[in-house]
Amino acid sequence: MNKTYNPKDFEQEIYKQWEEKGYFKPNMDKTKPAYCIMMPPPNVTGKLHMGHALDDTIQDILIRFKRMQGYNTLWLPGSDHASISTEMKVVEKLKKEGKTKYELGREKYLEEAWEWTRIYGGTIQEQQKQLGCSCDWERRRFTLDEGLSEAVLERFVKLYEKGYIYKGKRMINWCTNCNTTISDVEVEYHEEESKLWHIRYKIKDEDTYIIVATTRPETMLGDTAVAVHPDDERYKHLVGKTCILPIMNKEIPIIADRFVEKEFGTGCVKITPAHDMNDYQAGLRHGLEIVEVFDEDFKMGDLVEKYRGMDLLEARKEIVEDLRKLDALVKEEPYVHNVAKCERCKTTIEPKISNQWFVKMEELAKPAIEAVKNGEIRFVPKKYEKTYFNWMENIQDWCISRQLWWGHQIPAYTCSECGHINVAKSKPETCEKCGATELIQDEDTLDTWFSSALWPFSTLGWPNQETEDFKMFYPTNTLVTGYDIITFWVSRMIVAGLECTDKIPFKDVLIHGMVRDSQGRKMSKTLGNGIDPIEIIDKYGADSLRYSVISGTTMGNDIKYMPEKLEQASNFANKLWNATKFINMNMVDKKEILALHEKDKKPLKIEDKWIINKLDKLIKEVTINMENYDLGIALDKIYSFIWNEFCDWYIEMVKPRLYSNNEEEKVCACYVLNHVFSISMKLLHPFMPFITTKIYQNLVQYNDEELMISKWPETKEKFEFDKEEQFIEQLKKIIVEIRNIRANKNIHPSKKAELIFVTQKYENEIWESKEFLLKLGFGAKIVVEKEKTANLENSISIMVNDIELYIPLEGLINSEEEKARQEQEIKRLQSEVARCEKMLSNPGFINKAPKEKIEEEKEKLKHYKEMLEKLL
RNA sequence: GGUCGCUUAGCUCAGCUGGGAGAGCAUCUGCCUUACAAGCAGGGUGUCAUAGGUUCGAGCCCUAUAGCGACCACCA
Repeated sequence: MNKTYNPKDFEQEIYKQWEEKGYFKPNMDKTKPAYCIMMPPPNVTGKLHMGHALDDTIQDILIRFKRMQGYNTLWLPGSDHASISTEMKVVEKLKKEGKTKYELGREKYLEEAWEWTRIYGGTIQEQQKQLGCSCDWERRRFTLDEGLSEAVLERFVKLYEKGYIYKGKRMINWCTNCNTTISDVEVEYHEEESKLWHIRYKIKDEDTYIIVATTRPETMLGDTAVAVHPDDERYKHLVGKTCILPIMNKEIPIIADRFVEKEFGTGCVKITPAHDMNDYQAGLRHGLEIVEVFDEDFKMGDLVEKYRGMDLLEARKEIVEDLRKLDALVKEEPYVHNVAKCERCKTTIEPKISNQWFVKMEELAKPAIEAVKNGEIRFVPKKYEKTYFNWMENIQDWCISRQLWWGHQIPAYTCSECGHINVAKSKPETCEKCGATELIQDEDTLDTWFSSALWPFSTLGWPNQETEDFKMFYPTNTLVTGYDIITFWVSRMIVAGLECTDKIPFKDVLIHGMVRDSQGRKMSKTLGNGIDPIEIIDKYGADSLRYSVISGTTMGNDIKYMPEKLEQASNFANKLWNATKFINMNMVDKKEILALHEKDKKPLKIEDKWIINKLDKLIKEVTINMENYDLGIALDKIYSFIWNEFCDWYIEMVKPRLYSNNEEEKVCACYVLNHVFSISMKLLHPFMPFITTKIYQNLVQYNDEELMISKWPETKEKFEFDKEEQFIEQLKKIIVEIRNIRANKNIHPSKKAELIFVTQKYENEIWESKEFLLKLGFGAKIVVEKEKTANLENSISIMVNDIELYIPLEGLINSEEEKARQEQEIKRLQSEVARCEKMLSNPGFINKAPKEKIEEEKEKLKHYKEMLEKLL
């Protein structure tokens, strides 16, 4: 081991060893329970960001924990073809070369796209390796690979046959930049400042007007009605009449519909069924004509010659001007409203009526809702079930066709003769309806999420349900992902899992929050506030990065990322490093450790028993915490055990033994140091796999096992050394008190004093603790008395439960100060006694509180009273 | 508009099913004590957002209010 901690010296090397030894692969031992996590597939061209670092760290912790517990563990990695974002990048690249995808043609284009993914697709895997991810790379899958594509076809055809997939003309979201439909979840809304224009429509054959308010005057050319609320007294008399659409000079009806808000604007809405979701619905209800204002490219269509080919915003200006000229514009007021934007490229989304493929969701959602309701699938934390239900119970049909080429092409073949749509896994020879042979496959591809929805089982061989992997690992155990993706992905996997396999895809859904910058903002490229995990690994090491995203965090809550945490993490790593150095410096011959290990009766001293007892309790607590996914809590407990108990106390306590000539005591101290620290490394390993491995290799192991595949420490139900633990805890308090007093009085460490204990109970224990008491208590000599003697009157007194300590420090203490200190202590004890007595004299407490609690308080009262008595 | 969450030390956050307020960082004091100055020892700091309620007992449960945030829906 090098003198100083430098993660770069060993992290990569250790990862290579693990991989070469095949530790990432499941053991496929049928006698062991299986535990499987499917890694959420990152975009194939993606780079590791802090969100991945968090997500992957959590999964790696769980997998390593379960692996050590003896499970047959599989963590399966992979990547997603990410249709829209990859296509955008490839198109962009072609553009730079002066080409378009249409010029290239589908086949050539796809070659380009594959080439692109080959070049950029490996980055994230390499980065995940740097992070320490112990996933089985040999089982790595890609959503566009052969097996997964087969799964997609299988599912599409099945759903079609069952009637859950249909093609139809619906109003969908159209991104004018990506040139494709997108699903509802891919739309996000941004506030934008705009205007609300009030336009006057003349009532036919009357000299009155009706005024509508709109944010999109350019769509008015396609108005086919004006709607008011049926209960709106202001307009009741107009319902059924006809008004004249300005510019178009077209007669349109005035209708009544409940969707109109009386309070908004003028209470009258223009209805443009072709360009607005609500208007479309209203149009359907009232059988209105649909008039499209825009052409295919979202320029003005040919309704009015003057505007034809105009850009929409340009046309808006013109039309407003023309309305003004016609005296039809009543007013324009500033207005802030939400505008639909494409999640990928932030372009404004246009609602458009289009012939697309949809999945009918309502029926399919029912068993998926039930699986969570009945507890088969559990969300952690539970609050996210609400997000899930909220979404699932209001689910809309899912538009799955995309006007893209990169993806799974829809297996639908239209007959050129009769127009019948044949849906089949491969191109049929003939049309199933008319027998014609000329069939043309649908140009569109499927939404990326259609294939990711199958991820938990398509990766295991489905639709073949007889593969060894499928039988062993499905249903998987834990899905780890962020809350932002519950609707996109989690819900669709549950639906698909139940539909395709009749089983839930996973048992637990572990939801974590988003990693934000130190000011709480989302990390984004445009803000430039992103933190690159790879830079962190370069500077601090992967262990520190992992520590920093887990320590002090709670599942489901956002993490404001504080780079300061990395300092804490690497300080901790450094502490571990130095503790190892210390142990090794003092280590006896390995044979002696092994020999002692074999012995049933070990010559453990009281402080050994104390630390072993604490360790056993730690093992139990940490195991429970990890099983409950309380990773932050588990890590912080391990941290404080190692630093505050093991390093600060135990190492200091055993130093006298290590430096003594008593060989037996020295060997025993080394044994316990080695034992406790080795087990601490086991507990810490899932969180900080590299440094723990490095350290473990430098400690004495009984069977030369490798930490990563070693056994998780056994949890005990009963703790052997509770009494010893309790005693040492008291001594620790006494020592702290001694330090405290000496610090206050500025007594130099070299000035030693006699330590006179007065106790009837703990004489043996104090003698057993003699060596470290002298060292840590700045003692010159230890004396144990059964009764307090008169000559102790002028000493400093310290009292902790039933141990009294007197330190004669003549000349160094000011008797008045000491008196004041004692009086303060008396006051404190009196108020404690009063508190206990008040509690115990409360009949409500005595009658209703649990017995243990009452006993506890009685015990405390007894102690305080005794101490108080002695002081007085 | 609907849903959910957050508000605890100067900062970032823990606090399990109600039973004496915690960590890290920062700050102050004293220490180069042969693992570690990236360290050791000691200290200070809180009306647990506000107001009610339930309870023997509330940071934790209930109700309302305020501020902040997220998600869903979208109203022209």
